[in-house]
Amino acid sequence: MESEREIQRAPSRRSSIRHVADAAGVSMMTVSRALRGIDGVSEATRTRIAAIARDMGYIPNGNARALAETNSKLIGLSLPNLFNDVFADILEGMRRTLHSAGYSTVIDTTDYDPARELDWFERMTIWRPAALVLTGCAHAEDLRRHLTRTPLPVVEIWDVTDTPIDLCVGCDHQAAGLALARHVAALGYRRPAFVGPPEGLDPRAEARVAGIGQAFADVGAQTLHREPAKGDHAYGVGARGFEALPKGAFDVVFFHNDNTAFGGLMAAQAAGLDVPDDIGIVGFNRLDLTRVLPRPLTTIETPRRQIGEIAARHLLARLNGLSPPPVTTLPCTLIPGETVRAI
Amino acid sequence: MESEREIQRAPSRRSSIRHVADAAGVSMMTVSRALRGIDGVSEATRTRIAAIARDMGYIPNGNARALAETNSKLIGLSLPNLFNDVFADILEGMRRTLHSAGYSTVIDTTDYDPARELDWFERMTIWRPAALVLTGCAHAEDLRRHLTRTPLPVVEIWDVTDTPIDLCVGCDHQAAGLALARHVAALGYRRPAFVGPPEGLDPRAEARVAGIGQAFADVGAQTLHREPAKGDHAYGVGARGFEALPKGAFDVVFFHNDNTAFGGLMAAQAAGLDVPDDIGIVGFNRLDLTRVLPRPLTTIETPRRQIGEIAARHLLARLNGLSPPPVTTLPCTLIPGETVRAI
DNA sequence: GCCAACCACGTTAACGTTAACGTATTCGGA
DNA sequence: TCCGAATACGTTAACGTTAACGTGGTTGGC
Repeated sequence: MESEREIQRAPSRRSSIRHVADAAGVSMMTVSRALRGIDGVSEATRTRIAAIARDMGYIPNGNARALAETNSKLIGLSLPNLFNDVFADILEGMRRTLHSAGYSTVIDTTDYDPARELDWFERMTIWRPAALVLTGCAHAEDLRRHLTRTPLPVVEIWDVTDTPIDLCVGCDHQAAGLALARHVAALGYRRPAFVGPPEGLDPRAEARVAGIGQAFADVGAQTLHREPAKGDHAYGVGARGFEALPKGAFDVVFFHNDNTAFGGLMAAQAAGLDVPDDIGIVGFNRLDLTRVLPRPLTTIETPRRQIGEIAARHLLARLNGLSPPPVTTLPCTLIPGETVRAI
Repeated sequence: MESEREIQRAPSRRSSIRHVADAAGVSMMTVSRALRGIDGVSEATRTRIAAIARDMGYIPNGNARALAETNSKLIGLSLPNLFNDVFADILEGMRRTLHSAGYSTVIDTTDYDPARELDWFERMTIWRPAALVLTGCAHAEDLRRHLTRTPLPVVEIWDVTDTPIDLCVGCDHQAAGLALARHVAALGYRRPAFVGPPEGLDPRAEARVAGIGQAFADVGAQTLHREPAKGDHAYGVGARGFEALPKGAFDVVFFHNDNTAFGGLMAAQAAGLDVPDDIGIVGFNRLDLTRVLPRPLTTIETPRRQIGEIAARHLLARLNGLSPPPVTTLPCTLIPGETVRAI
């Protein structure tokens, strides 16, 4: 006796192209052509078939289509995580554009782990995607070899590099760090610190630190101190990192991003320090959070949405047999803010 | 003459199960069984085939497999957006669990638009996914009809309902609003307002408002005022919404979530109001942001990660022919905070 | 009035995999 | 010594679609 709790759901009403063809009294090929909007079908037949297909609830089988066409309309996307507005912005920019061209995105996250990125590649390739998109330009050697060999279009986003695998759309984080820090150094700050992820975790941190360090080296300031911090969330990383800094040793603290900077801001406030009178605080990215702060955060705006859109456009061009520029570097915009001041 | 800029990438080294079979001197079926770990192959043959497949760089074709098995290892996931830690948390909870069972997730966003959710369904079904997961329990009538008829497992997450389509895992937002507001009302507050999305956009807002309103009605307080607010980002919504409230008309303001509440907090501060001395501020969800505020935000913690994990586990059970409970309601935890006080 | 071109469709053979069923070989037991 | 069962494979026929290549009928030009 069957369990009473066994849930019986409606049986599949499978309808293939053949069923539609039989109902319409034409061949399968005519249905295929009609539904895909391909030449060789009279307008009358096309509308008749479309109506029949709709009535029958026909849904094309993407797997069969991908098999016959030898690749699918899926695009694999690898991001470090989704707990960051940066990646949500980039993703949204890409998704819209790709979507309107009939592609679907399959996302996976790596948590900045190169091994997981390689794993992603292997699992994604199974679906014979139309293209692969990945974050940053630093990859495990194995993965890089695979990506170089694959016939698929590959897009690296967010970072830029001189040696792209295929296409690359991003911004120059070192140049952004440099521009941001030059602005701060010009105000008179000379004892800088950086709070962010430990070395080797996020390649963007390395680039930003390099840029910031250079700006201060150029004016003969104290060497940039790097304070590594870890934690469950960016806010805590910023707060803990700030608290770990030796008191009074620095006149300005750069943070890896705006969330971290906000954590630092709260820690400074808790320590009874005035920003910017006692210490300067500088973020990165210009996230929405910074737009409601009573004292606007000094930061630099990264064109995330635009990176996503342009990456998607270049990718579509590539899929259509064109040759978009291999590397596209988008400019960042300095937001002076009020968490640093002339000293 | 071909364009110099034409990028030539490595040609496809297509290797199918047949190539592996030929190289190993066995039939395709043996390779298929060996690689999938299915009985009927000797251990010696299995390791030999595995080695050959690896050397040849063989990658199984998921589309062909899905076609032969009549459904794929993809799971379609519909979320309102990704600019919200809530959905990132839920997604991360599900992803890990599904992933380790060999499933990949295909995400799409709807921006709270029922029409886009229907569109998602139609585009997703093309891939013959193993299951569908969608946010909330309110859907367009068309979509609901489709979902009821489909033989696929369907999971509704985040909200709960008495009439699930199939499975449902979430928390009771009305009960959470009630618990949260009872705590606030018990402190003596009697003139409440709510700032959040306009009516009809986010069903969770309706539920929370209902709960909050009831708590105050129960103590004979002033009727809950609802202030609709829109904007590019949650922080701005909160700030603009707070500013739009008639001055002095309310003693406590509930916000739709913590991001919005933070915007309101900043607006209150900008208006020279002390929180909680001049006005109470209450959030929802307990996002990470609230963990670094100098004065902890009064809010209620929603078990997002857990919802994702349990939803994934129930879904896997369902896919394995078991019958997990149709509806699972997870409890929320009141965080008293310090942005309200006894008055 | 003939032929070329074109239009609107049809046929055939993949695409790569797996479910279902078939078949040698070995082995233990009566 | 023979048989049934288990083991380790192999064969066949889908799964649903599309690319490539037909084919019959109409049209237009000279």
